[in-house]
Amino acid sequence: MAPSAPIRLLLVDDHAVLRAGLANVLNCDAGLRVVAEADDGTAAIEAWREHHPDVMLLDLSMPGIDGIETLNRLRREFPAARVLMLTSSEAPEDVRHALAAGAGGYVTKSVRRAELVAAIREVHAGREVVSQSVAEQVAATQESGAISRRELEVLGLVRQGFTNAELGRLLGISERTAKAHVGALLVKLQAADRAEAVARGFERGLLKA
Amino acid sequence: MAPSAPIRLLLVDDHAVLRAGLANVLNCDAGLRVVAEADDGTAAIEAWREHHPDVMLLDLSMPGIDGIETLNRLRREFPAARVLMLTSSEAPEDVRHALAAGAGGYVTKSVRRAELVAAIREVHAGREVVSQSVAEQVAATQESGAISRRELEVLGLVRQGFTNAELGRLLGISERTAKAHVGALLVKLQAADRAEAVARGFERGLLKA
DNA sequence: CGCCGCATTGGCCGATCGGCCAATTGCCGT
DNA sequence: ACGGCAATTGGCCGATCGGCCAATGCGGCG
Repeated sequence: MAPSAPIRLLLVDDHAVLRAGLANVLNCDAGLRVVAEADDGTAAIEAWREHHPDVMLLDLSMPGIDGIETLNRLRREFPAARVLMLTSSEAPEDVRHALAAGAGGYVTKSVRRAELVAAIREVHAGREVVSQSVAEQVAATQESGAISRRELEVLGLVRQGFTNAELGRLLGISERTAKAHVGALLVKLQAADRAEAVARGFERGLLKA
Repeated sequence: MAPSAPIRLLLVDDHAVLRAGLANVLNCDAGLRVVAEADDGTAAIEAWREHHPDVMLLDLSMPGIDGIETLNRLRREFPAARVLMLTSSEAPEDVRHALAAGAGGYVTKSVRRAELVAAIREVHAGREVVSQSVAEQVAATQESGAISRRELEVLGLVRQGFTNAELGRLLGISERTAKAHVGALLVKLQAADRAEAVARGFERGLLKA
């Protein structure tokens, strides 16, 4: 069932060599056609405006605005845009954010060519695809409860070595409340103390290096 | 000064699409020739045995044995092997380990094609090359003192939420000593408490997600 | 052969942490 | 409109932490 017109693709990744390789590989498939590339979020949105591709392949880590923010802006302007995240991160939080921001799929860069092509077709058809291995991790972590915005804020400060009293001052709340937030973090992240909580934050993708 | 024989390259990276792209880009240069590829450390060493290339382009993050260990094993067998690290990590610790293990150079995947080619030529000629941006970070962190093996071990346990007393038990030392190690970590990592120490560990590449 | 850094241990103490109890306000979704 | 969850705050207490003092071997570098 060869389609009459190939799926038109926009590649977004800050690594030029990867884009080149990807374009090469994908163009070998008659059903796919790379029509544009971009190396950051701003360029990605401009390229979408100009070319109106069928699917965008989008990386998470980019200089300037990151993949999630790029996705948010794109979908504000083009709510129907189909985007497949193609990244090296397997962090559950990255996956959740991407899907929440309207990504049609999420695969890691270690996928084989055939899987990638299949994922592109799925996303183009409007179906959601997530790598098997990635999906498992997401399922494993979400059991333990979602981290609220405030808690994430607190975790970011705990990471910087602030005490509960300092947390309170910085957030304009009492030390008690700060303590409560830290306590909630320990439970949700299944950590014995703030040090382990920070480690879990990095493991889950809540914190970035 | 076109050389009579092109530099023969071995690409090692677990992302097939990146290898394909890299091979494509590099083969466009008449002075370079990709003679083999490998997707993990074991395959990399076998490929070196078989092809005896001039330079290996090696990624850090790989399934099974990682880039550093691959480099160690390769250089035990072929001490004169020239290896250029090509990775996405800018963590100072990764850079230090790679150079200590005998890498001839270290560049990130965001380098432009021309810089990459230049780096390959440098490494082939036996000169050490490190990306400007990466070199700065390495210089910035090594002032604060090197972390000893024992301290790194302790940091790994602190990350898991162990108390000083537990550290002592696990390491077969007294709680006092464990405390001393943690104290040394706080000073060297410029951290106010163990939570910040863990964060610094991730930032520097001492700890991996 | 000294010097230096690492690993080891001790005591003491105030600051901080994490866990226990319970309570009020406000927002979002049903 | 009602229920649930997030955010907020309080008191109390034992456990833990981090910083201060000082001391002993051991191994590598000059």
